[in-house]
Amino acid sequence: MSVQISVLVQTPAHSPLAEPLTYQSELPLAAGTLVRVPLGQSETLGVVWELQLGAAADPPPVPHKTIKPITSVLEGVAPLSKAWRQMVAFSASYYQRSLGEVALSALPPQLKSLDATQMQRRLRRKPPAASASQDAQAAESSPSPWALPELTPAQAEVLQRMDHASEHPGPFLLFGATGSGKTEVYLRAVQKVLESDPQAQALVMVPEINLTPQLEARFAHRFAQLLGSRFLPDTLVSMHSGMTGPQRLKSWLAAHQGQARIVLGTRMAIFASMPHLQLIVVDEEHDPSYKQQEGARYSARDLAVFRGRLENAPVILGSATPSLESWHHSRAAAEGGRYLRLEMPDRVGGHSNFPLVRRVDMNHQPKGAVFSQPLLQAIQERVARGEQCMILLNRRGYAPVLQCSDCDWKSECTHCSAYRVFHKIDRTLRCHHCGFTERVPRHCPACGNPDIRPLGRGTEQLEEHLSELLHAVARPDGSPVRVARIDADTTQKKGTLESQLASVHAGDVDVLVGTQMIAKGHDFRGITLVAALNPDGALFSSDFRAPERLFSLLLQAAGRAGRSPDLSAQSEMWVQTHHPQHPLYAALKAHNYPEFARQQLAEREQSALPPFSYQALLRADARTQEVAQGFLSAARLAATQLPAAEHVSCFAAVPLTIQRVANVERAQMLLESTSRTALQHHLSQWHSLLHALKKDPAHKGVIRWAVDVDPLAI
DNA sequence: AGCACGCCGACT
DNA sequence: GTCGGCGTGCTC
Repeated sequence: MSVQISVLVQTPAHSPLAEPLTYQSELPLAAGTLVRVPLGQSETLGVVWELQLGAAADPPPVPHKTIKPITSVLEGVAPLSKAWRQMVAFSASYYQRSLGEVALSALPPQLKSLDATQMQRRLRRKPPAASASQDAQAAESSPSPWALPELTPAQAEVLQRMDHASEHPGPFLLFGATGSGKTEVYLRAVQKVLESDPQAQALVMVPEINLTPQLEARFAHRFAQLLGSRFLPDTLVSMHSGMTGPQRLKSWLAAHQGQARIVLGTRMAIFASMPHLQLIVVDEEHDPSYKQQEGARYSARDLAVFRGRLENAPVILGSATPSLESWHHSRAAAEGGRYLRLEMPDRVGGHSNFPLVRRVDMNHQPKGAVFSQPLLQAIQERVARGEQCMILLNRRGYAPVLQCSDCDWKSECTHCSAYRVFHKIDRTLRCHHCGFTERVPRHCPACGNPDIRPLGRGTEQLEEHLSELLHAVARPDGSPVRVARIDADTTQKKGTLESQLASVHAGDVDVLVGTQMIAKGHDFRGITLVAALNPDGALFSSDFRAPERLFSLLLQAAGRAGRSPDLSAQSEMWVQTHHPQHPLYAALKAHNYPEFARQQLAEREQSALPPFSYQALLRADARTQEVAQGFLSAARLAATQLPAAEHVSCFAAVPLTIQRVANVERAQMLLESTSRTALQHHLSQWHSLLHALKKDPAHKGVIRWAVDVDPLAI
């Protein structure tokens, strides 16, 4: 006597197999059980799913052919919890993807490739012995008295308010200035949860892989001290895409089986199976990296809020420049706010003096100047005093485009609607969108003119230029100035970022040039001057979130300066601009995020933009732009038939900013509604229509389409 | 998505 | 004569 069970397998969003598949099993299996099942010619991992209740409750969906039996059950791995399954179900439905795709991509890839016996072998491995932890040994063998760092009054108050928030268990928005000690608050909150329950688990998320090692070190250090011999190698685990398959499986199992008390990771960690989850921390919650940009385009921050509510676990969202969505949600409860805003305005150590923000009016500088005179002079003075400077320019390479001086040839990419960037270091032209790389031609490919020139400048040129400008300047010990550059080009090899950062810390570098990747999270003690050379672009961008990102970047960058107490008084943030009176810079100068947020939210409300409305994008990739837009227009027409159509506005299809990438034409269409529910209903009903449209011979050239719910860039 | 089957060019 | 290109089609 066998029973029929529903099983999720990895199926892409648009496969006709969007629903759970039916298999037979000798024994009934609990929902959440991991199984191996035959699928087509091969075998794959599946997750047992509950039979849908409600409408079609009676028989399971009748498959057309014979129902195959499952191959095996992954013995020894407990079924995934109901809360986990609910989160997967919510994600799939909210972000318009199949259950199978979401569930299976939320599991470590290695789990799919191990068969039952391999799994058994892995599980039989001895759990690590109690003495295996070096940190714990160190803590025990040297019982030197240590004390937790003393909390600032602001930290103490924040923690106390979280404790007494049983009447407001909703998410907390920890609005803390850079250097105000948010990490210490996270550490204490985690500590409290772990101490209150010997099984409790906490999830701590950071936006980027780069930021995990330092946070991991800090958590390991603290909890090795606190837990002593109870701190095992599996007590603290990481989860991010930079880990190898076996590492990820190991971390996942530790979390799933409950040995891991703290899980630290990037956005993917939101799907970690944690049976005793009792706290979620989302650090730098405003960071766009929390939004997945392919597959199921989920926001790990938004899912964290959902998961916290589901599992009754408090959620802490921390940032010095919160997303305007979170800021809006944390308005007073009387005005409809659902998050509790907790503020830590001052830097640790009592010195609340933030770097002085200086705006240089570039209208009064020679046209086309890279460095204004006063900025250059300030850099020279600091270097001569032995202090460090950091220069931000968000363009890598030597020059963004090469141009022929005779004809109008420019270094366009043949596969994309973009220019290829000149990299002087290896004399190549590289497309930053599709990767197409060629040697720089000796002559203009169009007219043969040997005089082709770089136009504009990137970090590579800046590094070169600055070395020349500072040539005559000596450091206090008489040695020459050292300029270094950190960007995606210099950090390609694993570990190079760390070693480059280390040389900055060691004081081997006087002036650091780089893209925004140096503005995040790194604590450079000796830097007293940070400069943004040309940030104006974001002020008048067509992307309504550009100012938000700029403000965040500049404030974070400013936070890099003056971290060392003895240098903080003279630290400065320079902004070269043609619009010195712009309110964004005024708010920056005043270090006044709330004022900036007020301005922005007023504008957003005026234009009915998020968070005052909800958006989704329909994207289409095709061989030609006409086909892509044709598909979208047909989709738009089809949508007008839907019942929720009157509550959802649908804009015309437009090409993406970079219209063509790797010979694929891209277009998109924006949907907007003041009701999230209406938009959701609309999207889910639209889905099957889109499916049918794609099959229509009229839209033959369409390569793929995808829905992006709550898109970050439009 | 995998992984088949299925028809046309350069190799042992 | 095979190996193999990726163009449609199916998977409980």
